[in-house]
Amino acid sequence: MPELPEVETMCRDLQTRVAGKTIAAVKVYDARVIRNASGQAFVRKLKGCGIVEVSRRGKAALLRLTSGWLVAQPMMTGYFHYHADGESPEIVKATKIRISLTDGSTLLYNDIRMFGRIYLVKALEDVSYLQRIGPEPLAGDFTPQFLQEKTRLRRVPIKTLLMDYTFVSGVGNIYASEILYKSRIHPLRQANSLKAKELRAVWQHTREILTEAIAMRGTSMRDYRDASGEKGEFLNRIKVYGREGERCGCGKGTIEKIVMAQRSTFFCKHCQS
DNA sequence: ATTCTGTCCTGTAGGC
DNA sequence: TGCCTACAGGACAGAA
Repeated sequence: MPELPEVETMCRDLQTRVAGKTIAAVKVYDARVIRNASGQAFVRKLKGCGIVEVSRRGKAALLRLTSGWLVAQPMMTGYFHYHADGESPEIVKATKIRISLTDGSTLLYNDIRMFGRIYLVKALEDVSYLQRIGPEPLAGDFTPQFLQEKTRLRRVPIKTLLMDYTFVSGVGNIYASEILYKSRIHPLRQANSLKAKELRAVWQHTREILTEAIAMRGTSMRDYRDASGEKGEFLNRIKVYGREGERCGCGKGTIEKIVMAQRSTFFCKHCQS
């Protein structure tokens, strides 16, 4: 699923393409993705709403409406695809919601695995994910000091902690491996064993990698495509994720795969300790 | 409080 | 070709 850079890419595209537009009609193909309303209520409430602004928090897209908010957590395979007026949007099996805008354009919410969640709320606090979420890694409150304080009592592996959105938001399975590779830290290291210098490296490379990935419009491993159906280009910069058995860039080690908390994890034993 | 495990779904790739 | 298993960008509930 999209991690922070992919959700950011989606939100920026939506901001450009649908902010300021008005919803003419809504069709729900599978109401299971709508978490706090029935399909009928969702359609009724959304129809006639204006989309004021699109922003992001963690891995959630926030659509500010003229009345309330539409919050979308794409999870593993969810995504909003945009089709301009005149392009005929292809309704596929993965299409769960179609939003028609008054200018003739269309927004499709596609989600193969249906882990994604769509909420229609009065206030953002009504979404539990947004109540529990930790700091934005690219914002000012995510600092080396923050990492030092928050890891002090945490014995979980640093990779598990990086992926915990209540600790820091937006880092998922691909970027966690990449961040630790670049930081030269073994993913199994207990968080509270990291020295200040190591935490500073984690801080720096979290920001660098996410920033670069946003600039490249994300990473396309399998399903992921942006709002226009294009792949993200950060895959070309991926050093370890999915590269089990390949020679590491250092020339000495081979990239290994282990499973941590049921998630594949990639690293180079020679580079990371 | 923190940590760990299983679960929610569907599609696809790879082995035999 | 077809069947079977493993695995996939996440978050949560419930248990230890």
